[in-house]
Amino acid sequence: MRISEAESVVMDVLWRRHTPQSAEDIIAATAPGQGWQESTVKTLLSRLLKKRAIAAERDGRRYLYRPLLKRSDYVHAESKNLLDRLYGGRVYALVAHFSQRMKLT
Amino acid sequence: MRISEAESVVMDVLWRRHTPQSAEDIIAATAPGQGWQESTVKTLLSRLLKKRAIAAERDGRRYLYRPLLKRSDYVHAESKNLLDRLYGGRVYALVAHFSQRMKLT
DNA sequence: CACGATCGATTACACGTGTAAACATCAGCG
DNA sequence: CGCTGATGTTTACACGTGTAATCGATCGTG
Repeated sequence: MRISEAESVVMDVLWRRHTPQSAEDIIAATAPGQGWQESTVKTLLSRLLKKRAIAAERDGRRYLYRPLLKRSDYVHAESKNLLDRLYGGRVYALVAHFSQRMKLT
Repeated sequence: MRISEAESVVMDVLWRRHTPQSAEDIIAATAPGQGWQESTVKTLLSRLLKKRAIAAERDGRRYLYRPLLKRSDYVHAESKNLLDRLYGGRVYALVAHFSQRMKLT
């Protein structure tokens, strides 16, 4: 199941804070920085739920969300995809690329 | 201008062969491997044209296509994007990730 | 107990993408 | 000179994504 870029911003909050977060928490942590409305975050949460990337457990009136997908798995999948597509799967090719491009930094 | 994954398959042909290629060439080089119809490649070519990622010059009845976007620029943009999003821009973090995951290989 | 605030669920909509068929044009063959 | 085949252009359509408003249920307050 693929996680979109906007969704991954939400995932990041869940990954960083290791305790289950309420929608309110997540909105507070993302919306201002991203220039999102609350509704936007709510949509992302339900899409992530549908994708089973996160789980929600009732906490009284609200839900607390926690990640099901592990960050390291996500990172690996994304990285490997890029590595394969652009560098023929060779890590050193990627490293070489960056060491070239970074010379001027 | 963003290049989609399918589009990048077409770009790859143009990048690999350094001489301008006809649509027929490009179709032959991509369609079978990707399981695409000819129409699909044609669509991708026109989208790439619209995005100005490639240029076409008449060659009698047909067109010959060549890349405008440089592969190294594309690769860099993609890589940097991933690096920033997933590794806080730190190359060594990426390398560390892979050296971990690759241990079993 | 009715009412408003709160929170999640439903609906909305435009745009990019993957995938492809239909259409138009034009050159060469019969 | 009309037809056919090649080639590019237009149109099509479903699905994911970004972005958000509206609806519906429910709880606490007056």
